[in-house]
This record gives sequence, structure tokens and C-alpha cells, in this order.
Amino acid sequence: MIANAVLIDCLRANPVFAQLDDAALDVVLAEATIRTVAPGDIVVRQGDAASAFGVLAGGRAKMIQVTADGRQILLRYIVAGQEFGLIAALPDLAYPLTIEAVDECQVLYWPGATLAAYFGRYPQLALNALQIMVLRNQELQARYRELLTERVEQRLARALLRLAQVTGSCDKDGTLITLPLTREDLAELVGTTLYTVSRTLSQWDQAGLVNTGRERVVVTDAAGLEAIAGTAEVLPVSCVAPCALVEMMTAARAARTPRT
Amino acid sequence: MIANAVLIDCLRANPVFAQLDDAALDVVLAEATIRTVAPGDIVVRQGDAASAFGVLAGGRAKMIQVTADGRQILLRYIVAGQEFGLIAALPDLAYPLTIEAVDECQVLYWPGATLAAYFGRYPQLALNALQIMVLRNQELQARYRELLTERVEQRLARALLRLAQVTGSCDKDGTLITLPLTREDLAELVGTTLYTVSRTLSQWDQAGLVNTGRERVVVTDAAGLEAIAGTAEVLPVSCVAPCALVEMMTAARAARTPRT
DNA sequence: CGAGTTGTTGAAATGACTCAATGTTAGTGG
DNA sequence: CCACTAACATTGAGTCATTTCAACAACTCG
Repeated sequence: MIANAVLIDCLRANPVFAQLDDAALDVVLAEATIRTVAPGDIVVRQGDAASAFGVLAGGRAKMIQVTADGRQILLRYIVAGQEFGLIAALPDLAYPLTIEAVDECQVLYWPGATLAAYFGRYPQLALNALQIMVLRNQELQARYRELLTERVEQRLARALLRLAQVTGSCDKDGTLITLPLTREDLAELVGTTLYTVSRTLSQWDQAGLVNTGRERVVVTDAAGLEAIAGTAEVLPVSCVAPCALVEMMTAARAARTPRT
Repeated sequence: MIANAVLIDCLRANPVFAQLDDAALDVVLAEATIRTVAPGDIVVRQGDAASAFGVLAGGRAKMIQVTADGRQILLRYIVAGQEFGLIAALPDLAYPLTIEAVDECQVLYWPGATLAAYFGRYPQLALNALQIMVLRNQELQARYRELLTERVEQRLARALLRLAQVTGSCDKDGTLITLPLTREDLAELVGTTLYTVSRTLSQWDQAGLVNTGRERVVVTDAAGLEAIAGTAEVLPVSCVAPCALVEMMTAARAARTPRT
């Protein structure tokens, strides 16, 4: 069992609950269900009725989408503190993606109706949700554009840089991506084949840009990868550490309403 | 000048203002600024501070995004009744795309702060906005997946079918896409080159699937194109005619709150 | 009519995919 | 501890879809 204080911090760190006072957070947390999901198990399944909203309190998970012909793509990874299923607040919609636990995950759940009720009780939450969706939309648009205009090399370089930022840990001579990343995972993430990923990584390994192993990538020359990625673009929203995002959002909001 | 009744209908047809009573719509409309934009002129510019929210009351416009290296992609077309710039309700963000008028456009504008105030006054509007963003996100995710897994042929076929649904007018032996579409426009829309588009269309023209001309495409065999597009996927949200969307949404909402 | 935009088509180049064979690593159970 | 297995990774060769480049044809508009 995770301590309540940790869970509260988890909510406090999440942009959905930004600007909610501690008393309210206590109430919200009290209404949550907590569940443990084993590695490889499904948190929510694409196509199912979107009945619950959730926050990842521990562990990491991947958001994947399956195509009609069985291929699957990896949209992004979520880490502790990040939410999913805002869609559950709206009636009669289905989850557009599957979330699969990478590590053992602790997940806080609320029924969609409860989230909708929160929107009525704490109007700020609805605005927070809107902001999250707007920012996520921007990120997705940017990735769409990248996919349309850039090569595999560029996209792979950027993907590695992003992963290093979100789940990287300092290693001797580089940043280790702590996720267990197979070549196939990377391929699904950037939209290519595992063969191309393998070839490209081997090449970069020899050039000294990265250091690869089985399910392991260490970024040793971030600047070099950035050069390949091209545009030094702003880090997408969902890859910003939750705390940083909250700071950004509250700062922005404070600027808008100087006196409260 | 457009008659007030027409403008009110425009708002009523827009999902943002769904479930708002006529009196409120009058108030909202009274606070709007109307502007005419000449073909080819810019409605909002990517990178500018997102200061205004708008609804297209007449004409058609394209949403485009420019990459760092000058290439541009065409995200989608919007037609009368559709909104843009929900982002303006949030503080300190910039427009992520440029909107360029195709025809002469009539545009209703509200300052972002006014939209934010509406969210406070009419809480349903905030939920409507959230729903729109959630659905749009789903659509974008679907297109992202298509881009990752499908060929140019499939994507082009689907793009034509979508365009025919949104801006199609019945023609002898087919549906004429009324937008002035150059081969380059189509290329930017599906993410390819104008050469490939030209070749593919020529081929389809000979096969009797379409009927092409200068800046003109008539879909003569929709079933044939659907066969090429593959998955008979649900039409994406932003391509559903605004009225149909409203019906869908209000029906869904009614189902959720049976007694009001 | 001339100029500029738009569209077509061929030939060559190429990035990326597919297939197949093989090597490597981690984990399992005897 | 070792053989065995399954998952993961590498690499080469061939293929294909798509792009690129270039030349030319057709249409529109002043």
C-alpha cells in the first residue's frame, strides 16, 4: 500500500488538479479506488466504454493503438503522476487507445461520472482539463507534422531525446533511458520497422552518439542527436515532467488573474 | 452584412454553443465582432498570441502549419459553422497553426477573455469545449496512425472521400468537391508530393473512379475509393457537418442526464 | 497574345521495407 | 552448472513505393 501523503502529492503534481486546495484533494482522494496492475497487463482497453478516469501513482505504462489490420503503434509512455481517460467525463465514448503496464503500476481510478461531478464542483478542474487537451493536441499536431516531413533518422533521434528527458537517469558518460525498450518498441514509436531502428542505432553506436544493449539505450552525445533531429523544438507537453508542467500552468494562470 | 438570424443559426449549429438558449445566444452574438476576410488572406497566424476565439460564419478556410524549414502541411479545411481558437480561452498561449481564407470569409470574433468568461457564466460551454478537444484529439490520433501505417494511395482515397462529404455537391455522375484543390493542396493534405498525387489521380481517372480537372475533383465511384482506403472507418469529427455533430452530441448528453 | 500557374509524365535515384539467416542474451529447469 | 529455449538483436540482399529532377503540355487571366 502506498502512503496517503504520497498519493496526495501525486494528485497535487497533476495538472488536472492544479489549484485545488488540500482539503478538496483529500475529498477527491477519498473517492478514488486504487489498483495494482502487473507488468504487461492492460490498464484500459481500446474500444471499451470509457467509464473511468485515472492517475498513474506508480510505475510506467505505454499508450498503444491497434490498427484494423493488427499492426500496432506506440503513441507515448506515461509515468507516475500522469493522468489518462479524461474522456470518461464525457458520456458514451470509448477509449481510443490501450494502456499497458510496463512495470508494476499503481493506478488511482474515479468513475467518469465522478470526474464530471468534480467539474461542476470545482470549475477550475474543467479548465485544467481543457488546457491539458489543448496542449496535448498541439503536441500531437507537431508530431503529425514531423511524421509528414521528416525522415526516420530524425524522428528516432527526437524520440530518444524525449525519452531521455522523461525517463532518463544519469549514467557514467550519458543518460540511460530506464524503460525496457526493445528495437520493436522504438520502431512502433517512431513509425518504422525494427530492422531500420537496429541499423540506425548500430550506426550511431559506432559514431559514439549512443551506447546500445539489449533493451537498453544510453544517450552519450545529446548534442549530436539534436543535430540529427534538426529543429531544436520545444519539448512536447506530455513529456514535460508533471511538476514542471504544473509550475508552467500555474504561472500562466497567475499572470492572467493577477489578483484573486 | 449578414442577417442576425443567420448568425444566430451559425452559433446554434456550433458544438461550442450547444444547449445554450436563444436569449444567451443573443447576448453572446451581441458581443461578437464580425470581420470579412478576402480569399488568400490570413485569419489567424501561427505563432501569434492566441487572443481571439472565432466562428466561421461564411466561406471556407484552410488550417495550415509551417515547418521550421519552410515546408507547409495542410491540417484540414473548415467550413461555415465551424469554430477555431478555443486555445484563446487559456492564458499566454500562441496559435499553433495558420488559418488562411479560401473564399471570402465572414468571421465572428470574441476576445479570449470573453470566451473564458462564458465558461464561467455557462458551465456547459466549458464541457462542450472539452468534448470538442477530446474528439478532435481522437481524430488526430487516428490520422497519425494512418500516416504511420498506410500508403499514399489509401490516404489520398480517404482524403477525397472526406472532402466529398464535407464540401461535396451532387454533380452529374458523382460528387464534386467544391473546394479549389490543386494537386499541391492534396499533396500537403495527405503528406506526399504533387507528382505522386497527379500520377495517382490520373490512374484513378482512367479507371473511372474519379473525374479530374484543373483544381477540380469529382468522385464518381465512392465505393471504389472506399475499397482502396481499406478500413471503412468512422468519419472523423471535424469533417462531420456541424449540424450532424450537434445532434450526435446533444443526443449523447441527453442519454447521460435523462432528467433535467 | 504572353506570362504565370497548374498539371502531366518519364527516367533515375533512394530511403525504407521485407525476407531470411544468424548471432546474442536472459532466463529456465534438470 | 550446463543445456535448452525463447526473446531480442544484427546484418545482407533484394525489392518496392515514393521522391526528385526535368521537360513539356494545358489552362487562365490580364
